[in-house]
Amino acid sequence: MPVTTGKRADAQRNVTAILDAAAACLVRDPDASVSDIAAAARVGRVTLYGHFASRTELVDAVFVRAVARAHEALDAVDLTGDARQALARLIASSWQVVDESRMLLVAAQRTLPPERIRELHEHPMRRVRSLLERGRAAGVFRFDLPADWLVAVFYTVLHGAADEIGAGRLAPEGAADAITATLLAAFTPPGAPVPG
Amino acid sequence: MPVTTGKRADAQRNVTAILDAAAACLVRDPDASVSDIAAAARVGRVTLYGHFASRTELVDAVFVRAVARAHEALDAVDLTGDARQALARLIASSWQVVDESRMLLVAAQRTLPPERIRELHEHPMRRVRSLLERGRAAGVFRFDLPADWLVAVFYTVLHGAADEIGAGRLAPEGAADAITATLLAAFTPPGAPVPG
DNA sequence: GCTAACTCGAACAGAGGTGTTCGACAAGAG
DNA sequence: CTCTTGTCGAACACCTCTGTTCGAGTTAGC
Repeated sequence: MPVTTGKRADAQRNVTAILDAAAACLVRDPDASVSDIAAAARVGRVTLYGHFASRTELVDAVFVRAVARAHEALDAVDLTGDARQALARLIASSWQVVDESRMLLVAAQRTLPPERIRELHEHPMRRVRSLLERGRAAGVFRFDLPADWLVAVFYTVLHGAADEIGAGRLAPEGAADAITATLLAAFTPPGAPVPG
Repeated sequence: MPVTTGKRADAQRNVTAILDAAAACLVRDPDASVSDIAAAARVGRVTLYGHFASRTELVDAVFVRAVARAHEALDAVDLTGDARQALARLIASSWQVVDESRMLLVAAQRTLPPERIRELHEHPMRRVRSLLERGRAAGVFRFDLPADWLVAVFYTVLHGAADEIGAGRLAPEGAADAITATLLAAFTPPGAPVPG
């Protein structure tokens, strides 16, 4: 985690160039080497090591930035009102984020320890969790399964959709609708009709 | 793909020992080296290369064997009668298989080309697909989403459950029930009540 | 324009992996 | 019992990647 403040202007520019290049490379190949990343950033390998002590630290920084950006984008989503509609809105904004950064997650999983991955996923998960609990209180989401599990289902289905799109078996246009229909049904309390 | 027939007895024994050891090692570490696997199999590295031309070929063989065994185990499941109950039975038998071999899948994904992974997943997928279509015809499963997508949801949720168990957030005892409740709801046609 | 911060290429050391060759040795098949 | 098949350890060549060092050159800041 390089300190961008107090550094010279070109140094700061290089840091962001490296982060951009790393993100691009890691998406293409989760095992991209430091040489590849430095070359893509049009920067010497030595310069890269001047800003990031190790490859692991670089991957961590890329992942942290991606999570922060996703958090920022998702904060704009209105989660008030009917919980089911709010869930639909959250999905519509989330799935593209997941689709874009899923290869980055793969790269992170290969280099960062599992606790770190989980640690960085905590904040985004809280958003889903609180929405889930609000919907439960309103009687539109099920109570018979653990909240942890339902949150996991949310993310699992989103990632699964991204994989299906990547494999060409799901059209990106229809993805949001399919995910929404699936998750709304999965969250519906037993006995209640599935919304359609 | 070493030919086990026509080989000497000890050679055949070694091949299975290598496959067993490889499976065990790859589950522990998806990047396990050939040296590790050979040592675990109590076999010289040269002997291993005598049976498998490359590490990739070995991983492929391990994966093929795991898939075949899973196929065999799942063939014992009765998929006749009510489609929802059949789905429940299939889940009960499937999730443990998935849980055991998910690390193997990770290892395969790191070394085998994506087409190969997909190719080997085709047969198991057919089973789910035909059950899905039977349930659709009977009116108990939804028609408003692509069959491909629903099959993908099936596998995604199973793998997600395995991950949750691995992370200690889901009790293995309750897993089958949670998966079944989730998937039955996800497969329920819009307007129909969620079974419980 | 002077200085400190930064960059760069080349080269280094070290680790760890793959796949091969060699020669001596053991074990199954007939 | 013989002979083919298989096994074994050690060593080899080769590769790729990481992280570091050096000295010379460049750029921003004031």
